[in-house]
Amino acid sequence: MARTGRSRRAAKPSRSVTIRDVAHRADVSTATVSRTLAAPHLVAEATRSLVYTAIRETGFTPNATARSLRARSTKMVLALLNGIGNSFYTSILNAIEEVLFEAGYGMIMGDTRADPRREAHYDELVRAGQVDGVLLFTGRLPGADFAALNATVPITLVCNDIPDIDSLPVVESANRDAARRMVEHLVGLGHRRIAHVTGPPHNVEARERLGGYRDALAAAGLPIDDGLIWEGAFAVDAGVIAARRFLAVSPRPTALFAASDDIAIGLIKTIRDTELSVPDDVSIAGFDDIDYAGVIDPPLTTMRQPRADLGRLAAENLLRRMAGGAGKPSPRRVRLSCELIIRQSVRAIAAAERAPRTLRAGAHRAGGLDTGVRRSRA
Amino acid sequence: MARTGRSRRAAKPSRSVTIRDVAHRADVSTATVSRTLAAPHLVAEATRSLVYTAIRETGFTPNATARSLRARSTKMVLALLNGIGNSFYTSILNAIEEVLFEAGYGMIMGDTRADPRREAHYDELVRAGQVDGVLLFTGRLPGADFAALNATVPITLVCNDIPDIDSLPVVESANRDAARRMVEHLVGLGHRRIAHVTGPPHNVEARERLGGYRDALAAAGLPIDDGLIWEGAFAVDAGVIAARRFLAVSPRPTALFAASDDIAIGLIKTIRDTELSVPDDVSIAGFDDIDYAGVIDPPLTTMRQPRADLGRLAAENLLRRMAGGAGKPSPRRVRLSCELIIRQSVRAIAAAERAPRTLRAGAHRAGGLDTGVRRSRA
DNA sequence: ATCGCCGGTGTAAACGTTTACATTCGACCA
DNA sequence: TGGTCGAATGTAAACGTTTACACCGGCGAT
Repeated sequence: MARTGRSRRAAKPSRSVTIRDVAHRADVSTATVSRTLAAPHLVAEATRSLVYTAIRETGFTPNATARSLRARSTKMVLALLNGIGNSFYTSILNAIEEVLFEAGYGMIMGDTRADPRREAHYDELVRAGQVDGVLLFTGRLPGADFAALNATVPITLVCNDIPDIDSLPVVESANRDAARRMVEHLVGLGHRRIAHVTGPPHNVEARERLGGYRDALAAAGLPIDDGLIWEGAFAVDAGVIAARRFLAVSPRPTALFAASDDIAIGLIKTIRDTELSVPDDVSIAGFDDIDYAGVIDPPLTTMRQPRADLGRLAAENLLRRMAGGAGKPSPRRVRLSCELIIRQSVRAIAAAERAPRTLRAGAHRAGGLDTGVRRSRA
Repeated sequence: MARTGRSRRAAKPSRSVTIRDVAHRADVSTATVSRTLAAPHLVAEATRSLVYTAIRETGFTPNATARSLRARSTKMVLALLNGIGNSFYTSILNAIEEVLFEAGYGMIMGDTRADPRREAHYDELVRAGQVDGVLLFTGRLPGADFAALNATVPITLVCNDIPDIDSLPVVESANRDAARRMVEHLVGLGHRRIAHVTGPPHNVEARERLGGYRDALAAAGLPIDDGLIWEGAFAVDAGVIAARRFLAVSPRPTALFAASDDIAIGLIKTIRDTELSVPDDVSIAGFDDIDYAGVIDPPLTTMRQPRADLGRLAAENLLRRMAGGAGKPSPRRVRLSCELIIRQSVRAIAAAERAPRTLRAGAHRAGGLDTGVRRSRA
């Protein structure tokens, strides 16, 4: 049923109801209405209820734009990502949203897609005062003088770092340490020839992971073969490309350490399209522990980043700085440690010589119930 | 290096540079500056370059809030979801962002999480004029008088429908038809006892899929057993719960049709934790074709929703209506058909009697190269 | 020479709030 | 009884744009 007989083409639906309409109806001044909303204790009981009725009757909602203009604050923060679809982000964003929402802030999500036009667009959006703060995941925001921007609007870096900028707070995983531990794990299982598929070459986090890989090899007294360090990116495609390289090289590594789960997925998928088996012929380790890491075939052994914590801490850091530096000063750099998640994509080399196969498999399955899959209420 | 000697506690960093500063510097009026930006052809060549220099020298960026207030338009649209992390959304959102960006609109993403407080929050955000349009994925926005809201700000429904509201445009998949075809596919492979795990009971799309399931069974002359219709939700957990039910029932269905890929993943994971095999002991079909559908074990046979198209059409629809009804009127309801993606989670029943195993498997693998995995550039 | 027109510019009024300051009025105290 | 204070309210000036309108020359047409 078309309940309103309104004419088509909605001829500028009159004018929206303003604070003046309410004031008029309640027979008070606009100041009183405003105060009733913002500081009720300053308004007499009787007047207050008069105003409330007028508000209800007119269906008034304060205009956010006008309010922002006058208050010089939009109560919005920008979360700037590279690839909304990247499943690594999701639980971080959830945690962030949670914290921001409780603090009365909204969140604008922007996706730069590594596209200069978009980067410029969001840069302008920030300069135009459309947000009170920025959470930056992208590792760069060209065209922006960060120092200048950060003087106007607080910026916090999440899970990425920007070289040559030392004035911005960072919340991230202990990438180097985590990568080292993963490679140590592989070495501990008897692997000696371990390749590494890196993230994007200029990404600081990716470089840290590469550093950890080197650390572990060095510590184990193994040679570091540059021919086994394959440049990639945080995407499934990069894994596909690296897999071709793996298939071509000889002798083949017995284990592949991927700088992200998406890379690992690309590796597994492509290698399995041949007659080779994962993990029987080659072990593959990921990084991140994305939601689907536990349900792919085989379930992925990986480093779990504490994503919820990363998000929460980043949001809290930003909130504190938007509030104006009161309270305890935030640390410049927060580094959280990761957790090794053992599933089935990694296997001990020469298993028969080291331990009974079944026993070992049983041990690996210990964490089996934890599928790593996103939980959500019905 | 702390390059600015600015005192700590950033004492309200002076005042931001306004159009007046620029006007003063270029020795023209604010109107001229504004015109230079918005309609350069109205300004004399010489004046124009004067203004440009002044803008460059001052580093002026027009304040978006003031602009919005005056122009009565924020150039922003709200995408309201239920669960940012839901991987079904990603490519839809990408397509939407693409279209909106080209049209000069920004996107605010809101996640209601089926939480009334959040729903109310976003409702208020819309009423407060913070956005020029809304793309609604959530199926409901309580506390809002949709008709009234839609009179102020255009709303377009994406991949969901709201009962009893007939005034809002909808862009969705042909759910009923797609579900019917999937079940026909199962029937065609010899399955006679097919269970269905539904989405949330009040979700219109989920109900349509249930309808398609019934249609197919009826058309095939098979009985519809309400004991094989299991209420679920669009989440992995729902699959886990349904799997327990599957394991308890007797005789067991030979095929399970899940209303979403996430459900199917929960089913597979749980069933495989027993001694049963998918697809040897039971076939499992999904719906959506999310990014990871091709890499889970086994790769999921599913109905691919044309997600990019859905997003694009929804955004275009909204854009058209925000522009003010000029041009061709939009259809009230767009329904796109889905594509059956055959992978390996579904197998013909009594395969030995119907065709040589290897041949059949080969046929299934035809689409194998298409992993359905998100591609992205490095 | 007068008129009209047009390109180029300035003046000032919006847009819808919040809030500093002024005002009013009664109560309380000296 | 005059003065002071505080509670309750109103007045009006911001916030930083855009834009309707007015204005001013100069130039072509009459």
